Amino acid sequence: MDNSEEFTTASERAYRIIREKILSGELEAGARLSQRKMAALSGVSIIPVIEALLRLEHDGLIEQRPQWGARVTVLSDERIRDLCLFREAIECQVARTLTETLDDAMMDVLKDMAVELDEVAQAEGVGSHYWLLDCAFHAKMAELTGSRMFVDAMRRINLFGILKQVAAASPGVPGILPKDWHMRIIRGLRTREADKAEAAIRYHVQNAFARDMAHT
Amino acid sequence: MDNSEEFTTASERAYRIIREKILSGELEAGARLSQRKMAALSGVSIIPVIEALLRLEHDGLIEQRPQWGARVTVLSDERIRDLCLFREAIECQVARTLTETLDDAMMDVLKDMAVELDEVAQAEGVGSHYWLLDCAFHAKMAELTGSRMFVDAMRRINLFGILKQVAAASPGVPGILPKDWHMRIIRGLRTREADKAEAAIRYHVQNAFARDMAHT
DNA sequence: CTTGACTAGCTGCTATAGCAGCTCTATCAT
DNA sequence: ATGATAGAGCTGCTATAGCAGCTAGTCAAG
Repeated sequence: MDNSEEFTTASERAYRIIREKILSGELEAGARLSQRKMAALSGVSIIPVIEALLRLEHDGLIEQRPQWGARVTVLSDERIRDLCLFREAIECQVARTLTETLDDAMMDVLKDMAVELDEVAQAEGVGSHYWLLDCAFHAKMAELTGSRMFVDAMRRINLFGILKQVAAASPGVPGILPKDWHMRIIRGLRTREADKAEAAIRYHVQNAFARDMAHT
Repeated sequence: MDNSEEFTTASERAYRIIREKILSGELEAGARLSQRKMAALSGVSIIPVIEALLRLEHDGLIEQRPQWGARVTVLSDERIRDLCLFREAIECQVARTLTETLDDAMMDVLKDMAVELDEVAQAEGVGSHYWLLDCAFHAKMAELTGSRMFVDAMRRINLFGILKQVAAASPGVPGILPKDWHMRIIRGLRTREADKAEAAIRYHVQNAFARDMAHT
């Protein structure tokens, strides 16, 4: 495996490399990130690292204080609550918006993704394969609203979710989720009523929250 | 007026100076921001400017493309719709959360702010004084949830709102708003029922949206 | 007059070097 | 033995300099 693929810019390379090391757990929660060490790590100079660290801070993966430095975000209960509330806010509004703007073809795209997701959950359980599909599904919903802010917000939510999953490292157990865990969302959207779609996705998000907290 | 006050860091100084020039309209929508010119403008070197531009991009005030540069965000109808949907998402969830966590003392703090806001709207109309208080009110709501992500999201929403207001530059007309325009939100929160509080704030946000679009 | 190439000046981007502050250790004096 | 102090090594931060690419403007050839 060669990590030094050619990216568009050195900042991008530093960002990707450092992010990967955080998401994989190689850089543990609370670990301090020295600019010089990150520069050596990613094979670039300090300036691109500064930019990369800012982007990581925007993503919520690290925290910076002026004149002090950066460290990997510690996933306290408070931060997890934060994330879940934020996710609930975004996803509910996404669902409401989709009831008004989504055409039938796009609805079918979402439905197919939901079906596959539920099948994987039943067959393999909540493992890395499931997480990948889940992220893609929710990202697709955000994308279909046509709103950049929702897409960006969902990207951050998913990144944080991966970090949380790495910290928990729970094994995949098949059949834990209801068989129509994601199809319920589709049915909510198909009513074309904002309140019903919102209720469906809120149920989905809040239960995911409860399950995550139980794992810790 | 001396803009070269001592900030904690050169990046901070550059960020504040450039942001002010954008919010005041001195740097017009669509104007290209050269790193060197911004450096000369704010009296610092290029590196702090790079950092400042990234923060401004995070705020949504500018847009950057790799190997191309930065320009002040153009407030297209699409972007405004984006912002309003995002604001609706955040504020509704903030209201829901507050019905569960807010104690009576904090509720009274919000009420006092709402009362002052409604009085100003009746007396002076929707001018710069009103906007300042309005930003403070909504920021306070976000702050009282105890969620950093909501606070940051609301900060971005308010910044964007200022930019929008500058672009419109509508004169202040007293009495345009209902007399209890913000007190309705407080009444919603006081029911201690998430759905009712959400409905109250959604009505508030959506109507503000409709009014803003009418101005353009 | 048109068209092509070349130059000068802009742009974003990044490597190097060096400043100021902090922390921790090792040495020295009491 | 204990305390203080000097120094070495780290840290974040930023100014300078220089590379590569794009753009426009000019000058010369057809």
